[in-house]
Amino acid sequence: MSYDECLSRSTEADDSTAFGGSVADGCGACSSRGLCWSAGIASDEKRWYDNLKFTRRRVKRGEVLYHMGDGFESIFAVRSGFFKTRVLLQDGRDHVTSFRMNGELLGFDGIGSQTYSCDAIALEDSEVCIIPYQRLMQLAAKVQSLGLELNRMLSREIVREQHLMALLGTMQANERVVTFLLNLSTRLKERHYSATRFVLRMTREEIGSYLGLKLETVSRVLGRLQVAQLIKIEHSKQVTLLDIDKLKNPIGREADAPNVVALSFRRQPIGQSVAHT
Amino acid sequence: MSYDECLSRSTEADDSTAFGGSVADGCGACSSRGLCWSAGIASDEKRWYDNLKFTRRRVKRGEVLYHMGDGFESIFAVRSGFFKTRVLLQDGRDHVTSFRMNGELLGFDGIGSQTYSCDAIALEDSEVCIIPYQRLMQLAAKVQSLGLELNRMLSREIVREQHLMALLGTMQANERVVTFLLNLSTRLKERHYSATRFVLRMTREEIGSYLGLKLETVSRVLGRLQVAQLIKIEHSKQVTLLDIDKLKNPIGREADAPNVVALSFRRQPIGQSVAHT
DNA sequence: TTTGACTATTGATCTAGGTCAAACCGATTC
DNA sequence: GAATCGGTTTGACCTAGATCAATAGTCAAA
Repeated sequence: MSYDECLSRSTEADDSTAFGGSVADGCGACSSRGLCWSAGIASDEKRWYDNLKFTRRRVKRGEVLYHMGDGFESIFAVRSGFFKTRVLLQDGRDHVTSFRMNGELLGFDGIGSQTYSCDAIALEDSEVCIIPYQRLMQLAAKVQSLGLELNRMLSREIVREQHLMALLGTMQANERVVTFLLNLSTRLKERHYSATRFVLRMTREEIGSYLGLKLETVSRVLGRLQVAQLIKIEHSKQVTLLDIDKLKNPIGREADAPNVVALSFRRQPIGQSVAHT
Repeated sequence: MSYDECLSRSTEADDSTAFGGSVADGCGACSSRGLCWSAGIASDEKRWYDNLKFTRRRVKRGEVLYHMGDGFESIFAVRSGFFKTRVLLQDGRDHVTSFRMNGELLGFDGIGSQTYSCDAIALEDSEVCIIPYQRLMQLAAKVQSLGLELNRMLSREIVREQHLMALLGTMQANERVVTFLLNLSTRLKERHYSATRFVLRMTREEIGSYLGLKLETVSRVLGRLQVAQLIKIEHSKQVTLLDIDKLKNPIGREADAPNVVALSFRRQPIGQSVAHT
């Protein structure tokens, strides 16, 4: 089997067409080029990658890409749009474990048990590339650097989750929200979007679930950050980071942040007594 | 290069001897056999694995196996003993991310960035097998199922962390501690130790860090579980699970746990007024 | 332009778990 | 056997964030 045959659709009646997939250009022409993984692949082996064509799938806002418990067959690369993943606990509670934007991958959780362990849900109309795992591994058997790169990506996901665990285990509400905003900012910058002005695709409740906070708390923290002139929020969703450097300072731990005065809960918010009296 | 040469020590002056390593029997004779990963490897390929010999390293209680920032060269399999891993935040706070016992692996966090992203520390005198990553991957290039198994293990680690995030994000103190105890119990059972009676190798503070609680809270929860006759604790460290089934019920959410009455904080602990008056 | 369904904000109050401090306990050392 | 030490328990108190409830944007459909 040639490289092309390994992953491109032409090989056979594709098992993913059941999803209503479609193929257009290959990875070489993809706007997420360099984000997915090609960056980590040895340059002399890139040729094979550039010619790959993945089946695609459109996922409407609110639609589920895969469910916990579904049989694992593929990992997915977000081409456009925005996803969340969430794990469900026995008793119905759930917890958002990640937000994914273009060039990021979904479905690693299914490899271990051959069954997805969480839900992946589109937060806006989105499109993914479907990467059949079995064929990916066939190809990896031939292209050494592909296997290595896959390991690296899995490992990075482990590290990402470690940091998130540390956030959930040790940080205050302020710090969590700020960390979240800065993380979004960095990832958007990597994608050549603005690092300071962006739209929150998720609700306050989803942010809260991700950060281990209630939606009201998220709302209040955002409010305080706004009062402190660190961010601006318009129409609830449109965020502007007004001072990234100050945001990066340790926050919510008063002693360390002399320049951020208005961040703690108070009966008397700063500047309030001045207004209309 | 033969299978044997790929990973066994005989190949050359071993780069791991710097650690003061030593080799005895191969995996085929290891007491953790079947736990590490051989279980997942296709049976017709097991031969190669059985004959592998890894360099070993002894790690004394309190000693560091690897540090965050150290260059990544190997993953490690715990042969005996007990480890914790922890991530450090910029400001000095830390968070315990896992406890590892025999047959479990350490070091996956280093693959992605070629640098370990956390510390691994022995909680008692321990011994690990050193598995040089580069040679592991050379071998994986020949033995298909080895690469697949490595992916599965990485994926399972991702899922493990997802559950832990959900715990940190959604559960009450009671539930966290109980989940922790039950998790230890299951893993010990898999190793043919008692599922109901075991020694806590870590301090209350380490448990707390792992669960996102303070040590005092851990202590109090354990106390309440004891009052409720669900566990017994001797000498702080020796735990007996008295009723695993009741422990598995949803706890700390009063409405759901009618049979567990004494679990909430009270000024008047149940049964107290009866005693010596 | 109104209606309705979400989603977000804001205030008042409550509480789980944090904080601080004082014993306590077991192991080790002198 | 007194003293030290690291870890643990326990009590009293406090607060960050949860909870509850009312209000107000926002957006799409009618």
